Amino acid sequence: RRKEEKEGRCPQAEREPPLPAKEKEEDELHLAKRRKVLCSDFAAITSSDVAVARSFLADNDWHLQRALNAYFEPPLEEEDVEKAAAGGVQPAHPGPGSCIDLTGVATTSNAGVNSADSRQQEDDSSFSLITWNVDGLDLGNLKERARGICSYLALYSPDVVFLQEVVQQHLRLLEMKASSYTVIPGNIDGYFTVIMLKKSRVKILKHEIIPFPTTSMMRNLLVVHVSISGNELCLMTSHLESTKDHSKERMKQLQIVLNKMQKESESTTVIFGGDTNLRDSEVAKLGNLPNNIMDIWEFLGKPQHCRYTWDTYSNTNLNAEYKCKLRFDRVYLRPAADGGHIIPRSMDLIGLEKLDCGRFPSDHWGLLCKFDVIL
Amino acid sequence: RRKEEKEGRCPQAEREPPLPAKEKEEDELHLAKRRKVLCSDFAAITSSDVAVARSFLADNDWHLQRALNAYFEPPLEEEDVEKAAAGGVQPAHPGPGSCIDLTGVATTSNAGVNSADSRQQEDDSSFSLITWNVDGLDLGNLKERARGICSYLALYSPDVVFLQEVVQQHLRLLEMKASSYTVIPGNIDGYFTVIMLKKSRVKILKHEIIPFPTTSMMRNLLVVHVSISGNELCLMTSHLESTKDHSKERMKQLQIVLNKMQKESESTTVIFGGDTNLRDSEVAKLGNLPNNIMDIWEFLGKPQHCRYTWDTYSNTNLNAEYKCKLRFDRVYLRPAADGGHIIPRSMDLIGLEKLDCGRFPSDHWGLLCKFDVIL
DNA sequence: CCCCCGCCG
DNA sequence: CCGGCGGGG
Ligand SMILES: [Mg+2]
Ligand SMILES: [Mg+2]
Repeated sequence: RRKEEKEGRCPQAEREPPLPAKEKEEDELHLAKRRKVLCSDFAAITSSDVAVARSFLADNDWHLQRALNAYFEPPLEEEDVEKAAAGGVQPAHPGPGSCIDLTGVATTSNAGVNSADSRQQEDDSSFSLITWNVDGLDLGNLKERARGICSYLALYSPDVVFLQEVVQQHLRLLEMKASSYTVIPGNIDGYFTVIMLKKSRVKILKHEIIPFPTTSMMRNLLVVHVSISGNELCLMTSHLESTKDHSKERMKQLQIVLNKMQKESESTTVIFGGDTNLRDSEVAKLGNLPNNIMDIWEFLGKPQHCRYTWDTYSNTNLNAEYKCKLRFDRVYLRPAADGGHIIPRSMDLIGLEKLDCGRFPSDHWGLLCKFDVIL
Repeated sequence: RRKEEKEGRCPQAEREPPLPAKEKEEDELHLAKRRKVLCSDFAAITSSDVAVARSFLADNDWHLQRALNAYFEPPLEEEDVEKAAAGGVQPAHPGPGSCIDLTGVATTSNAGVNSADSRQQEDDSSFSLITWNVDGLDLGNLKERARGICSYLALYSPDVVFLQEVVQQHLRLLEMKASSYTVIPGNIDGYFTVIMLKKSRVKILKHEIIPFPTTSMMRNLLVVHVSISGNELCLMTSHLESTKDHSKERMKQLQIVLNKMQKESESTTVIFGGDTNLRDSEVAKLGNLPNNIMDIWEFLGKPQHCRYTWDTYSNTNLNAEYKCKLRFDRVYLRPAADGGHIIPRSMDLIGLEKLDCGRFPSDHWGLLCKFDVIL
């Protein structure tokens, strides 16, 4: 078992090591790349060019939110997600005198610097998905953080969104700001998951809610059957039982998820994404994933830039003294039997920029996952 | 892995099953045996015969403490343990008008009904040991419970005693009531272990305290080198890191104990006994015990009557709603190289009778372990 | 000293 | 939502 397969556990295992000189250099390289991505994103959003983008970003300490606020004046209300998603076209230039409520777009992209361009294409050859635990249980800055989430959805305009820890406040905001999506909640009260489906692209066939019989946290499995560009898909999300203590219940729930994925019709591509709260040892105890189900992060070669979706080293939302990082958020794929219709292409973290309130949209990073669709 | 090897874990595993009819019968048989043992014990303590014993016990609902109080009037102070242990002879009849502070003697004996008789013999052909976590952290009824412990020691008059969770109050009581033993504490402050050695039988060569470098609970390993009837013995006790959460540290400590046991001179018989807080899975993770070290309970064929030493089904000291039983207290033997000098014969639970306060001497049952000594 | 919960940093 | 701790059942 190689080191990179291990988890960033806290006292026992991998604390963040102080960077040796060589890694510091790599870090600077990384910074340069990140700025390129920021420029590209800024340019795409503002319909300006990279030179303009670079100047606004440099003037604003490379905070995309601030740079965009400087570019657009004054604020524009509650429209951006709709616009972005409506026709799948590039977000319209709101014109001078408006401000887009976009929080930030830095990704640790491995999809190239022109992600802003590829995002504009909506054809049948690709498919994108975001899964994100939006931490609705943290009431601090909830509204601003929820807007931040919406801004990221507007930016990436994914075909499918899985959210966890959604509360009513999110639903109301999504109604306004993401009316181009059909929102299917997994529950009504408390906090729950939702699946959002881009109306222009995704045809909903049916949905179902699979209970977890022994959950103590009201968790369940939300399943939607859809068709996208002629492909039959079964989309699932869940927020598996939280905390280390509930390992046993979590493993039961994972087993239910895996069973459900395997029971679906062979002609269907099944995608599960969500906050699994899993530790690798738990998956191992269950005998690892069945052969026909892949962990997309593993399939993509375990890219380190998007490994840890919960990480108190870099995410300060919890004000946590302790340092710990874990790969809680995962995406599983069970391909259709005749194979190769939908192939994972890239995975990136999203939500990496702080909002005006100084906090991130969530204590989890989101995962943006892109697929190639072979017709 | 057979069912009987499993642990009585709580929500996940073996709750106490309702007794089927057949087992109820066995239970009644068991009761009869238990009463025989009580009679035998009563007769031995009072120097009376079984007929007298039976009448006093029957008149007192088979509570040994009450029966003895009825026999002896009024109370005798702080003398019983000394008397019992002093010369290895049968406890002297204190005479009418005195009361022995003996709490109870029910065992789940598999050593036969004449344990009271065998106890009287102090020859070189046998050897006995008690290990007991006396729960000095529970201040409720501590004095009465400590006296209860002393009474059991007086009753069984073992050659060696290992106690855990001893506090100063115990030491003061032991000074008075068990002056026929040399008491070697593993620490001074807080709670700690002690090894007690019957002066008349055990010759102390040296003792040592092995620290557990990473304990967060001040735990250590107390080791005494002695000679008994010409046999060279190394006696060890410890109270390994408590609670499920501290599994990792506990396993480290167990490894230290096992290493220490194996490092002792080949000519020495090594006996470890104590509150290990172990779960079987932890021992398995360490690759099970080394070949030359035996778990005496396993060696004796895993007798069910003395399996669980911590058991909230039958021990109400914790007022615990939850039901759980575990084999925390264990005795390990590493025989001397030329083998066969000291052979485990029996194991029994002790401390099974409630005191006047309605509580047991400890939340743990004690273990009484007898050995045959081959010269 | 079981499990669960809630609080704290 | 980590791990530690303290309280309740
Ligand atoms: Mg959360
Ligand atoms: Mg204890």
